[in-house]
Amino acid sequence: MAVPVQPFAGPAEDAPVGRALARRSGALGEIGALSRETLGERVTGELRALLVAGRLAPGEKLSLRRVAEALGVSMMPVREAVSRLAADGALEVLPNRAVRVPVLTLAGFRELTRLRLVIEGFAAEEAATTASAEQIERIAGFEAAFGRAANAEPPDTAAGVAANRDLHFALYEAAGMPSLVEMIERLWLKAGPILNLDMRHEPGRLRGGSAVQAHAALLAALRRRDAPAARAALENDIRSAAAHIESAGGLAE
Amino acid sequence: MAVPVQPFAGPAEDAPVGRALARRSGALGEIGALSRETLGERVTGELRALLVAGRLAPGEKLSLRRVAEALGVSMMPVREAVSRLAADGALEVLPNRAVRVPVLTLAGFRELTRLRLVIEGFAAEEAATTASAEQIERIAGFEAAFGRAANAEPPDTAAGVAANRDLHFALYEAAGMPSLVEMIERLWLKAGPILNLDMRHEPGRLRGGSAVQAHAALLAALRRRDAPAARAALENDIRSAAAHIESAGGLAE
DNA sequence: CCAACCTAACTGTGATCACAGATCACGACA
DNA sequence: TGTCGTGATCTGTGATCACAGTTAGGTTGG
Repeated sequence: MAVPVQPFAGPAEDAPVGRALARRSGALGEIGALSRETLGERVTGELRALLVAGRLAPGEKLSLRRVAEALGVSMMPVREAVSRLAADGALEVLPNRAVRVPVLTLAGFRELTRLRLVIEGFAAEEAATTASAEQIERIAGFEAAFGRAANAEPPDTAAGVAANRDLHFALYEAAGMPSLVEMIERLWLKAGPILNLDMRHEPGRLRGGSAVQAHAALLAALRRRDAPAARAALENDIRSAAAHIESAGGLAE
Repeated sequence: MAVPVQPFAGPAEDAPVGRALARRSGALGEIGALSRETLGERVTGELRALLVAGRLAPGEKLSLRRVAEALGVSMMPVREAVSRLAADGALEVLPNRAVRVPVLTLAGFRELTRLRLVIEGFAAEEAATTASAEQIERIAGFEAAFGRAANAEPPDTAAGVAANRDLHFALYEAAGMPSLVEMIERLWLKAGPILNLDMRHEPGRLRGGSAVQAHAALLAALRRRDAPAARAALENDIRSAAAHIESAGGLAE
């Protein structure tokens, strides 16, 4: 199975720890709330990150005990994490009760793509009309980062994946609809493995080219507050990425 | 807390047990696969049913031990069920780590309604173009059942809720997109508590009236294969229900 | 009479153990 | 040589226990 995970690599505190608690007397105002993250939640986050980054290949089987050992925790938190991820389709429990990363069929991938067009397209429209100037600049920052990663020699795929994700979700969050962002996250979690597994193998040049173009059009539309154009640009981005994945093969059935 | 649940009331076998295994020699062709449902899955289904039926009020706190005792199982399967339901927002774990049914704010309800319009509207369009004649007749059957429940004296709210759910999901399944149905189920799970809690208190006449009308228009559109009309009818249904909920109050903040 | 404390019951979380089912490899029989 | 039975090993599932944190209720001190 080979889970390439250190026991909680990276800073465990991703939550805003130093959140200001308004005025307090003495030094009490300076201490932040302790991190009250459950072990199960940390394991969930760890597995989720591995999934969207494409580090876990579709069809790969997971063993609760192995994951638990790799992460240095008991089996219990892993069970909870797997339950959650299986609940929203990021993992899959076979009738044999074995746990694995779902393999996407061609039909399933196309369905997912259509849903992404509908939902993320709606989010783009919404964001175009409601985004603040700061939010648009934030998106522009990620677009620049993506361009740098794509045009580097050789292309920096890891940075590109990260910038692409940040850009898209900055856009979706600008729509101001938390449940919508949640839904899109679920879609990405399902599509993540093939999407980024592919980008990892590929130089990413092709995708980079059309993606850079689509991102530029998206940003221009946002600045013009042009909702239909924003939707069209995002749809182009999704469609070109999907076409590339399909042509690259790697989908079952 | 008062969980009004019998230990697994109703038939546990909702899965197609007698699925034919094609030709087999002797009597082996007649035996079906045994039901291999996990306790955790059964508890999940039980809680899910309580939620969509509005039997668990928003804000109500759940205790793992109490639920476990009420269902006659250990705490373990309940933990798994709550993990899953909390993962897709059907339940909520407070920072105190207490578990409760989420209370929907007015803003949250409106966001949910907008998402329903986008997603279920898309499903209706899709179903209008791809539904088979049998599927349309199936929907018609539920529409008739809904009409009977709504026009009965007094209105049979329980049957109405069930027929309404069956009708909608028969429509969504006719679109032939499993992930789409899954997404809509999640939306209903979130909106279910207020939606049906309200219908339980209310005679349901008002809602019944406009709903019957919308359902009839929907069915006519399906028979004409008129996708935009189907979408419009469904949107009317959702909008009128939402307006009724909002006017009835019961939403936080 | 009100506030503060303090205890007791209860909460979810995590670990550990027990168990049935699945999987795979090896070996025996046809 | 091919196939079936058999064993060990590993799987997820469920139960039980231990523990820290919260909450509610009663009591004490002001």
